[in-house]
Parts: sequence; C-alpha cells; structure tokens
Amino acid sequence: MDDDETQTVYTLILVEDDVDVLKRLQSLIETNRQFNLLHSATTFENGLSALLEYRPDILLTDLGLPDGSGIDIIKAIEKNHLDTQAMVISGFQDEHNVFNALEAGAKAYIHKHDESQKITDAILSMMSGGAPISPVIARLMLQKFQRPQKASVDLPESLTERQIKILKLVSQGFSSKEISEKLSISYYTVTTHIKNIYTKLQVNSRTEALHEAMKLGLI
Amino acid sequence: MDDDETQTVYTLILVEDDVDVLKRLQSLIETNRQFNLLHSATTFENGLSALLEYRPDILLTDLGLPDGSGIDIIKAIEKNHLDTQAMVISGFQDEHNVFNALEAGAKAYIHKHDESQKITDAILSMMSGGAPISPVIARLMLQKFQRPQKASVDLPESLTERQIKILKLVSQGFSSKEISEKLSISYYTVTTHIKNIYTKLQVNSRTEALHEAMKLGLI
DNA sequence: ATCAACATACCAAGTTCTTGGTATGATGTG
DNA sequence: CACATCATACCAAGAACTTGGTATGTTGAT
Repeated sequence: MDDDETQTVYTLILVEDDVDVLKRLQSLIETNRQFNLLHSATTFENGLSALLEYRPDILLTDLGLPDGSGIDIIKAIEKNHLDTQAMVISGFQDEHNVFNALEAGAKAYIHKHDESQKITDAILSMMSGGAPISPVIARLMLQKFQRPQKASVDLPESLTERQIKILKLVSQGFSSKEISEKLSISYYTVTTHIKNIYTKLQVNSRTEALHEAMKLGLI
Repeated sequence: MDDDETQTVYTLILVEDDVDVLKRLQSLIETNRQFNLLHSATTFENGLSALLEYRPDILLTDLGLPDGSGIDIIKAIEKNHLDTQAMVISGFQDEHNVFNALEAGAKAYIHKHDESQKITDAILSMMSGGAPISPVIARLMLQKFQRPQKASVDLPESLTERQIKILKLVSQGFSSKEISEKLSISYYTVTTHIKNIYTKLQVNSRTEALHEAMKLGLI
C-alpha cells in the first residue's frame, strides 16, 4: 500500500518576505509528500490573491510584510468563508502581535527559526486539531487568563460572595427585578446589595460599577 | 562538580486522591534529585494545610478531591502571598475546569496519565518560565481568543463610528449628560444615539448593550 | 455572650434612563 | 436630482435606578 493512499495530502500557500527563510520553508514543504505547495508569495498583495485563487487547506504566513500585515490575510479567510487553517510563522519582533493574530483566527504560532522537524510537526498537529504554540507565547496567553493580582491589594474592602454574584448578573445586563427573580430574593434586597457595591467601589451607577470591576479584574 | 551544586532543587507537595496515581507520582518525584517531596495529601483539607505549613516551591494538585476542589488550594497561594507555582494534574473529566484553574493561577495543566518523562519535563519547564499545556487544552484556550464568527453574520447593521464612540463612553461609566458634555453635543443627541444602539443590538438598557457589545467584540 | 459582618427586607424622594415620536442639515451614491 | 444614511436636536410619559434611611435574623469570632 502506498503512502499517498493512506495519508491525506494538504495543499498550502506560503507568504514570507525574507527570501532565505522562504527558500528554506519551500524546500522543507516540497520534500514532504504530505504537502502540496501551490504558491509562494513575498508580499501582502500577492499572498492575499493567492489565498483567494487557490483556496488552500493551509496558509503559512509571516506577519510583517512590506506592503501589509499577514494578520489581514488571515482575516480574509473568515471573510471569504474559506476552509483554510492559518499558521503564523513569525520573527521574534512580532510577539506583540500574537493576540491580534490569534484573534484573527490563526490556529498555530511558531517561530521562523524553529527546526525543520518542529515546523512540519506543527503543521500536521494543527491539521489534526492541535494548537502548536511556542512556550513563550503560551505563557503570554496564560497571563491573559490570570487576574492582575493588584485587585485585592487596591481594594481596602473586597466584595462579598453575594455582592460578586449580583455584580456578575448586573454585568450580564439583568435589571434589579430580574436579578431578584433569578435569586429568589426581594427586589429591595437586590437594590441594597447594589447600593453596598457602589459604596465599596466608590461609584454611583451600574455602568460605573462595571467599569471599575473590570479594571480591578473582579468580573 | 556535583549535580546538587549546579542544579536547583525544588520543594513540592502533592495532592491527589487516587492512590494508584499518587503512588506513581510519588515514586516519580522521589527518584528525581531535583525534587524534594515534602508532603503528599489525598484530601482538600490536608492539601491546604500542607501548603500553608510547608510553603513549597511547587504545588502539584488534582482538581476533583473528595472534600473540595484543587482550584481552591491554588487560590490559597495568592491569598497567602506564597511564592508557589501551581500545576494541575487532572483527569479527563476535569477539562471543563481548565479555565477556572488557570484563572486561579495555575501555571501548567497536564493529564495524570501522561508519561513520567513528560510530567517531570513539564514541572521543570514551568519552573523555567514555560507553560506546559496539553494540546487539547491549548486548543480550548485558543478558542477563547477567537471571536465567535457569528459577530458579523448576526449583525445585519453594524454600529456607526459615532455610535461606537458613544458606546465606549457608556462602557466607561459616563452618564448621558457627561457624554454630551465630553462630545459637546446635546443631551438629547446622546440619548438618540443610545436609542439607536439599542435598536441595532436589540437590547433595552445600558448594561444589556455593554454585555452584547462585549460578546460581539465591539468594545 | 457580645459584637461585627452579612444577607435579607422595606420605604420614599429624587434622578436618570427608556421609548416613541418628530425634525433638520450634511454627505455620498445611483 | 432623489434617496438613504448619519449626526444632530427636542419633548414627554413612564420605567428603572439611586440614595439615605431603618430593621431583622444568622453566623463566626473574641
């Protein structure tokens, strides 16, 4: 039995303005029978039109291109309802763009100077539902989930469990009456809680309370 | 030169209620000269008091304990200002708790049935600033960053520039009167804008509008 | 047992928001 | 030009929120 019959072959396009890196990635991809390189681009314009023309399974792109950002190529995938998986191949200086790229829909984020084996592994891992992210990037992502710890320091009086429960419902757009029904308590009790929340956060309205709570990482 | 003099030795405690898994992890840790296992616990109560008593460099904990959640042990780290790194060793059924654990401050998240080598590697990687996360978990994290693509689909009419400007001011807690002063327009104009925002977002109050706008990634 | 903290509950006056109208000028497009 | 879209502006009735009170029962700590 032949490999071509048991392994899926993925079509892909490559966008990278550094010719040395481009050549290396090209030969890396061309020597692997699982990949079918349809096009290589060195500019935003060329990459974007190639994406729309070839509709590949995979888009491998750099972020900093001479005439635009790879992020906008990634965004074009969703916009045009393509079934393409995007992987960012970035330089070190692009790290601040990680979140923009992920937000745009990138499924993987690796460095252009990673070993060849690592890169092909990452592509295949992405296609089987993984999320190959370099360790440094993963730490950055983690930090997004972790509350700025100043929250408890800045707050001389922290909110009680009940107050946080109610604040969360407020943040979900519920009125005092709706909250009272949800929690099976009196409308007056809810307003009392909200009043006390205002005092602790030193604000005078729902929206101010939400703004403050978000700043403090309470919700 | 001796290994003990060139390699840091980390103290750690272990919390795991499944005795088979616990034994495996214990022997794994005890046979590695870089680790110094101070205590093993099988319950929330015991784990928490051990954390506070020994103040280890590392906390390895399961999430589902008979008398509580490992998440609350992790939370105790920050609460008591300990310099302890938390790693979750979870079963497959705990995956929905990933985000709560990360939010609580966990730095790593691996499966209890991973190979021994992988586990010790993960611990050391965490201590050197990495973020060892199993591939499935990483995909879940990615999804958190990616906008629900319905955003543009659900919104037949998107907000105008002016409406977004006003929505942002609302989100910062300003009243209609304050916004009118900030933008040097009439109070009535502000309320008209807000009314139109409600219509587009299909809501009926400031807090609902904010909730919807956040869901859609507008602010 | 006393005390503080908390969740609960009620009231009323005042403020702000919400909603359904109408209306005008500017701007850009077919 | 006609038309749609947008930002602007005004009014009024009713709904919801805000604020300053008072008050009770529970719970945990000293």
